[in-house]
Amino acid sequence: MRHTASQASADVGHQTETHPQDREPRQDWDEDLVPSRSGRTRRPEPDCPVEAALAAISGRWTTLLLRELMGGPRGFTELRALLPELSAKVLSERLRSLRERGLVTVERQRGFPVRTRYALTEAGLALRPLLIELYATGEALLRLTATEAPPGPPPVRRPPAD
Amino acid sequence: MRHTASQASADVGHQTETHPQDREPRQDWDEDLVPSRSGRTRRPEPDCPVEAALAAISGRWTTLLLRELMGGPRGFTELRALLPELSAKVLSERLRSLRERGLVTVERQRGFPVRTRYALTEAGLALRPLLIELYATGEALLRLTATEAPPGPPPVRRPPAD
DNA sequence: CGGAATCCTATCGGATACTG
DNA sequence: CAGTATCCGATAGGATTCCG
Repeated sequence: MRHTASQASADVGHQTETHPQDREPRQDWDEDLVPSRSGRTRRPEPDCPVEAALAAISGRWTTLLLRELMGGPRGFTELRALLPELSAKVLSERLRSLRERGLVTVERQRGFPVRTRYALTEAGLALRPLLIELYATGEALLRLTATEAPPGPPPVRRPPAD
Repeated sequence: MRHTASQASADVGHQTETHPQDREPRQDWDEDLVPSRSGRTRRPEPDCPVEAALAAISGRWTTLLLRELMGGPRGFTELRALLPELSAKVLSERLRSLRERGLVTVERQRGFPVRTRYALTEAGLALRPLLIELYATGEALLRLTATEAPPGPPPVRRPPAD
């Protein structure tokens, strides 16, 4: 990373000077944030990498399901046991969606009883760093936005004036 | 990271032996994936860090909006110009949601015409690594799942037998 | 300029029941 | 065991209109 927190609004709360003419002429795309052309879009296009990643983890339960699959192949009922409040319908939908996206494969052992194993593909495993980053970012958010407290100074207790 | 791709199902396609009793007794939680207790949940709870991060970027247009705000404070109409297909209603909703989550602040210059500037807070800036990871992961996905081609061997062109 | 209010439709996801 | 089928309430989000 190159220019990490350049125009960071760390001093939010009241403006410092607010010169109305300090706007720079929009030099270029942020190479950190948007390294390739496919990300320089003005709307949610499916070929934008960010949208592709979002689509992969979209839907309730999906990240939890992926977390379980990261531990190795799992059967249908096994997944139901690991996520007891996830209904069979939604689990089925999620697994099919992940299959259609090439993130999960399934192999069925015929015989009795029918045994199925869902496993992540290489593409599915590629989601691991994203899950880790989601976790890390989420922890940072929970810390930074705990009780709305602004970072640094001790949290002035605002009176319940509602 | 410690045991990166241990039980990775890279050889999917046909089972190797499939002993029905090879299930390990579920040793522990993956410390890479779920480092703290708040992530060891069996359902989408809002205090799970992953859910917190997902909530922050949830909703159509949100990541694009965050991308624009990463470039510095922006006004309402300015954002509309940057994302022309985003309706005023949804933009307003997104900005309010981000404000309520403590990710964005707004300052209004009263006078004429009314000027408003939306800026990321420190918590909002904390989303930057996540956006970058979303981009990187998305690029990996688009590469790995391009035309469903399995990685490694050259893509045998399947005849159009439909 | 910077929004809020309304309306309307499509999709999501939970509950339940049924099948191979 | 491993799903699918059906119903149904709740949002999401786009279009349009109105307001300070």
